Parts: sequence; C-alpha cells; structure tokens
Amino acid sequence: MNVQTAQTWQSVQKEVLRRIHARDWKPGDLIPNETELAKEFGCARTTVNRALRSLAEGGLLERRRKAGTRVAAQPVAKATLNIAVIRHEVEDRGARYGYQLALREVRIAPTHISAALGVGVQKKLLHVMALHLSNDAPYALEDRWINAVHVPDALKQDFRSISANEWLLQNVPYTRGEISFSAKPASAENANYLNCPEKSALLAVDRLTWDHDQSVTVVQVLFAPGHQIRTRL
Amino acid sequence: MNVQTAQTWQSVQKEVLRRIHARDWKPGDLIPNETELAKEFGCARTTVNRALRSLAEGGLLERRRKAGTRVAAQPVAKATLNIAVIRHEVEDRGARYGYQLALREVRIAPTHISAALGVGVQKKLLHVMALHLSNDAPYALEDRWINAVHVPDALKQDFRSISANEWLLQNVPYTRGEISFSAKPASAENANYLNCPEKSALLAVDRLTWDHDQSVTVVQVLFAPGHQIRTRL
DNA sequence: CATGCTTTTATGTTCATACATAATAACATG
DNA sequence: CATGTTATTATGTATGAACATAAAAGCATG
Repeated sequence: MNVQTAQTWQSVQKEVLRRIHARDWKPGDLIPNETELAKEFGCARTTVNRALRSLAEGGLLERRRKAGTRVAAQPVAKATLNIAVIRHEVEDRGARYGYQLALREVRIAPTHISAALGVGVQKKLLHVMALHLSNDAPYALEDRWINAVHVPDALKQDFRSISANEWLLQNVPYTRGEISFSAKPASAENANYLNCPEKSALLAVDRLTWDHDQSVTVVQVLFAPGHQIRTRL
Repeated sequence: MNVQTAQTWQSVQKEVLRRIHARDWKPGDLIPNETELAKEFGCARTTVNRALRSLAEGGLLERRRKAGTRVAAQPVAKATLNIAVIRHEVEDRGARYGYQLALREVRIAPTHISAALGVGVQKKLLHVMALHLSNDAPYALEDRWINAVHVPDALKQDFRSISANEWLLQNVPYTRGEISFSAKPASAENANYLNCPEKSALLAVDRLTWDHDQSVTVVQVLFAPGHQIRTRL
C-alpha cells in the first residue's frame, strides 16, 4: 500500500499510465477498482474516477459498471484531426495566405449532390469554387454546394473577399456532419487550378454538414500534391 | 430565471448546445459564468462545470480562468479517427479478412527510415511487407520497419499467420506517436500487390511510434484505390 | 506613462457523502 | 436443468464546501 498525499487527478493518471506502459497491467487485464485505488493513492474516489474516465475517453481503458475497468486489449488509436479554416491552416505554417474565387453560380445541381443534400432534384443550389493559396502557390481547391433553401443569406454573398469556408463557419450553425478522407486522381480542371499534372494523386477531404434535419453544405477540398495532414497519437 | 430541478450534466450540456445552435449565444460571445448558470438551472456549479468542460474539450467552447467562457469563434471541427487493427476494420464492414505476408527481411534500412527511427545508419532493422485482403480482394498494403534493437522479440516472429500490425499492438507498448495522411501515386510494386493500374491515387497513412525515447516502428499503409476513411463530426 | 505589485474573479480541482444505474452473480422456483 | 427474480457491486453522477490557480483589472510608484 503505497499511501501518498497531495494527489491530483493528473498524478493518478500518470501513475496509471506508467503501470500500463510498464506492463504491470497488461492489455486485457482487470485493474483494481476505484475504491481500492483511492485507498492506495490516499485520495478521494472522485479523483480516481476523473483520472480513469479521462483515460477511457482516450480509448486506453475500457470501463463497465459492475464489470470493472480493464486495459484495452488493443488500444484503438484515436487520431484527432483539427479541421480548421484553411486560411488559419496556411497562416499557422507561417505562410502568406491567398484566396481566389474561381466560380460562383446558382443552378440545378448534379443528382449526386442534391441527393447528398437531401433536396429535390429541381432545386437551385449555390455552387462555389475557390482556390486557396499558400505563398502564391496553389494550396487547396474548394468545390462547394450550399443549400440555398436552408441558407438563403448565402445568396447575398459574392464570396469574392471571404471564402465560403469561413463565411459559413461564422454565420451558419450546424449540429452534425460527416467527413471522409480519400485519394483522387486530378481531373483536367483540378490540374489546371492546382497547377499540377493531370491524374496526380490528390488528397481529398469531403464534408457534409447538417443543421438538425436540414442540410447546410457539401464540400470537397482537394489539396495540392504532396500535402499531408498530420497529428499526434 | 428559469429554475429547473433534477438536472444532470447532460441536460445542462444539451441546453447550452441548444442556445449555441439557436444563436442565442453567437460565436465569440461570452456566456454567463458557472455560478450564474448553476443558479439559473438550479444545480450545483460542479454540474455546470462538467457540462462546459466537456464542450470545451470538443472545441465548441473556449474557457480561460478569470476571462470566462465564450463560444468558439470558429469551432475547429475535431474529427476523431479510430485507427483500428486492419483485420477489425475489414471485419466490421462485414467482409472476410485475409492476410498474406509478402516479404520479411533483416537488413540495413534506407537512410530516411533509419533517420525517422533515430537509429544508426548501419543498424539492421526488421522489414515486413504484407497484404491485407477483404473478401479476397486487396484491401491495404502494409510496409513496415521495426526497431529490432528496442524490440528484439520481433525477430523471433515470422509474421506468417499474424500481422506485424496486430502483434505489435498486443506485445509492444508505445507512449506516443505521429500519424499522417496523404495521397500517393502507386509505384509499379504497389500496383502489383494492390492489383490496380500504376500511378493510381492511393490513400497513404504513415505512422511512427515511440516508447519513451526509443522508436518502435515506422509503417506506411497504402489503401486500395477508392478507399475512404470516414467519421462523424 | 511605463512598470511592477495587489486585488479580484472565473475557472479548476479536491473532498466526503449520497444516491443512481447497469450488469453480473446468486438464488429460487417451476 | 432452464428460467426468471433478487441481491450485490463497480462505475456514474450530484452536491456543497473549500481551496488552488491563472489571468485580468486596478493601483501605486518611480
């Protein structure tokens, strides 16, 4: 019984982490319950709970009432990607941000777009394409459709000085969304904007956002060849 | 003062979320402090704290001592990707998983690999390539180097029936890692394994993991063309 | 007016206690 | 022995009170 004092939940977490990394507690193992740990560490059960809950949220522990807490058999690595405004992404890398509106039109969308947005095929939607630049070089190509029925204010915007990306985030709330990452070959049009060979491998990020039961926007962002999205584990 | 009873931190969070989505509290706005909200909701400050802290962790609120809590000016969308064992990824999609070891060798690594792992250029490392199959079709190509100095047990494994991916997760702990996503054109060798045209756009996931100050492994996983990594926002 | 010290304040955390809830284990009953 | 009921238990949550801490704001001093 290693009774210590002046425990913070972080210090409890740190010790638990140490034991997991040292393999005192191996993947799949049941660890002592909160009451026992609290006694051992000389702190309140609340404090142990805080430490363990936080680790469970990170996927390193699995907890179930009555069954207890065990070390995750295979810690599902949770990579948290911060999908920021593209301007900030560029500026954070210490580069000069540039923006060019490539196209703005109101028209009937291709069926796969209106289907994704869940609007009638005959509805006119706002279509915006824009190029984001980093130190004057093409950085990303944004191809976006906005549900003009749900977001009529978007029709008043010309998106010449502010990107749809930023305008929407500041002006239109959303309650949920989907995001997907994939690789796509550059079309002739893509290649033209991004100044790269046709069929180059491009990283594509597709997003679809909803405000309650109304779709807001669907967007594909194509990054210039070589672009990486990185994060810690 | 809308005094309610029987408050749970989830119900407080729900109401706060409602106000943000309804734009009662707009991006950038300062919201009432914990004590005031606790009074309004008729619950303890601790309960309000729990609700707001959780929202702040999700990036929707920004909190600073003394300065107070404000709605994030632009909610940085945090996409949490679950990087699971590839076998589980395939099985979760309801497909039959298959595994083929393509190559296993112990040799001096290319300099960019030994540099990434932070080992001397003359050190021999374990190199493993394997193909993961979904319903007998190529799903992903795993190209991995293992730091045999730090993980000598890996040399005893032949990786013919269990993938290095799974063996490492179950047997070797790590304390931190980096992960990056990008798009790459298929090399002739890639194309051969993945049964796709050369120069196809492939989604690449690169991982580098460390156990304290010792590198464990560096791996590149190339997914077959068309593969998507999806998640909710 | 700049600079450093002090006060104030909102969030952050700990604690003991109490009760809620999910899930297992034990038991009873047919 | 199968099945449904009950007790037990570990985590989950709420509370009030107290103190910690970061940071802004106010104040004083040169």
